[in-house]
Order: sequence, then structure tokens, then C-alpha cells
Amino acid sequence: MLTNAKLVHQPHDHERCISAALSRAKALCAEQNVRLTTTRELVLRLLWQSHQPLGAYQLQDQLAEHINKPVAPPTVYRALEFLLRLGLIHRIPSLNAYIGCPFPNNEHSNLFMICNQCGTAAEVADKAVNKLLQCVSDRSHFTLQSQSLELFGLCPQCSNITEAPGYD
Amino acid sequence: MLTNAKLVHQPHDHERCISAALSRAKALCAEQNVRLTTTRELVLRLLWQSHQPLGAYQLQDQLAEHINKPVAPPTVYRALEFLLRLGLIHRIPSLNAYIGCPFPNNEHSNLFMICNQCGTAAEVADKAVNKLLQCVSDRSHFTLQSQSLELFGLCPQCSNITEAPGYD
DNA sequence: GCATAAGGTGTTATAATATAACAATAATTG
DNA sequence: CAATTATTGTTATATTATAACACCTTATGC
Repeated sequence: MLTNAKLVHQPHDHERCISAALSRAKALCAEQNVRLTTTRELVLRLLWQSHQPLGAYQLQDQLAEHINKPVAPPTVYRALEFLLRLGLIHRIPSLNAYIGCPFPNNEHSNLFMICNQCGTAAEVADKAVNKLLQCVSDRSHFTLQSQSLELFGLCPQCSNITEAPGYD
Repeated sequence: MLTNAKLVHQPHDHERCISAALSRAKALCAEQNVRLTTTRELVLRLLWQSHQPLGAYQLQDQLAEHINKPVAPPTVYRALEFLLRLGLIHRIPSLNAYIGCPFPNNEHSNLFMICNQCGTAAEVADKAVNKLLQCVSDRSHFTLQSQSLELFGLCPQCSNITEAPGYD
């Protein structure tokens, strides 16, 4: 099972997450012979500022603040589209939000564990999950092409807080 | 594995789907002591007119046509909210669309197989899937509360058409 | 039965998310 | 360096969803 769950749910050197993501992005763009322009890189950076998915309009605000001039929605959506196409980020449909992918190029499950409390989202890639869903599809003669799997609940930290005995 | 896939993907007596859904709804409302008002029942009926998820604004149009007077969005969304709360319908996040639930009251997987071609969506409830996802969550100490699983691909019918040899 | 409360609907306005279309600019290629 | 291609800017608008408040209908207690 490939996952960034531990990283996401514990204090860690987040600068490393960011720089790793950026160097992966640069490598991938070079390989694919496409351009990681300033805007695209900035949007990717912004998405990697935390492990919480961000909406397009949050990105718009942050981007505008960053470059110190107004940004129109298409600018953001184009960058997102580009990053999505390369697999550098994911869209989480039930949140209308976007998040950096911690392991692009790997076999994906497109599976996220999203904390209802703190909003963090950890990604999981798991062969057993993929296999089982392939099997479910096969049984119904359904030709599986892609998937989007979202688990909602409480991350370890928020679970502990919630479960802790109160003072009542 | 509990699924309506065969029904969805083959010609069938759809009137039975509709009437079954309605009687389930009536039973559930009686049991829960809530009211299946005209609007709510109509929205449920409309959702059951096919096995394709419908958007809120498609429902709005159809509803307006049906009762022969304009309908405002809140009317639709209120009915949807009610039906969702009772588990009579599901929302499919990546489509922003709604669909009738073929087996409310059962253990759910919230797993849909959605045809990219014809748009039909079959639901699957599978203990193995639930168990595996529970296990994935456990391994990360994630307290699973709910899930949304969407498989995209081709239904059996559309697979056949696509795979059939062409005339080129 | 009737007053009251609770639940449901109508209506208007608006928020939040996303895309279309076209002009302008920058980068790449021959 | 001209021509092509890719990218960005800009304006407008589509799509999905909700807030707020007035009004009406149904259930409930007396």
C-alpha cells in the first residue's frame, strides 16, 4: 500500500513535501516536453502549501495575492487543467477541490481519506483495492476505465481529540 | 454482492423499478413518520424514469413541465435533500447528479458503475469492498465514517458496441 | 373545533463553481 | 525573422447550490 497518510497526519518537514513535488513536476514536464510556466508552478506550489484540498477560488485569491494583481478564473482553471492532465494533482469531486498528488506516475487508486474535522486528505494507492474493484466491474461486465474513491472520516489526530474523555 | 447492474444494463420492465421504488419510499416514510409530499414523490419518480443520474436543473425542467408551472431551484433541492436524508436517492459528486437508490436500508457501499457512453449508473453494495476499505482506513488509523466510490467506464452494452469490428 | 407549533412551500436574490469565446502575447520552429 | 503553436488576458456567462423571509398546510394539545 502506497500512501502519504503518515506524513499528512503528523507534524513533518513540509518543505520537503513541497520541494519533492516541484522537482517531480519539473522532471515530468521535461520528460513530456511541456512547459511548467510561472502560473502553473505557482498553482502547484499553492496546492502543496498544505495537505488540505483547495478550491479553485481559494487558489484564485492566493494566486492574486501572490503575484499582486487580479487573477481571473480561467487562469486558475487552465493551470489546474494542465496539472490534472499531467497527473500532478487530483480533483476531489465531492469537495470541488484540488490537491497535489504525492506519487504521480504510479499506479493509482484515486483513493483519498478525507478528514471531516481538519480537512486534510491523504492519498492511498493500493493494488488490492484496484484488483477488487476490477473484479467487481468484471462480474458486471463493466469495462472499468477510471475511478474516484473518497473516504470520509476522522484522521488519527482528530480521532484522538474526539475520543478523548471530556470534563463533563 | 448486491447490485442492480443487470437490470440497468439490459432491457427490462422498468415500470417495476419505478413502482418498487415508490412503494419502498412510501413504506420508509410511514415507518419514519415523515411525509412523502407530492413534490417529493414527483422528484423521486422523475429520478426513477431512467437509470441515468439527473442534475438538479434537469429535474427542475421536468418538474415544471409535469406540474405545468415554473419551479424554482429551492423546490428541487429541498426535495432532493429530503430524499437523500432518507437514503432513497444518492448524489453522484463527480456528475453533480442524483439517482434513485435501488436498495435503501441495506448496507451500502456507495459504489457506482457509471457508463461514460450512455450515462447509466448501476449501484453495487459489496461487503468485500466495504471490508477492504475499512481495512485500508484502519491501517492508517483513519476513522472511516462514509464513502463515495465512483467507477467510470463502459457498461456491457456500450462495451460491445465499442469493441465490435468496424467497417473501415 | 381551535389555537398553536411544526413542517413544508413559494419567491427573490445571490453565492460558489466552471466554461466559452476571442483578442493579445510569448515561445518555438523552420 | 516569418510563421506557427502554445499560453495568457479579458469579458461574459453557464451551471450548480444556498440563504432569507413570507406564506401556507398539516399535525398536536387543549
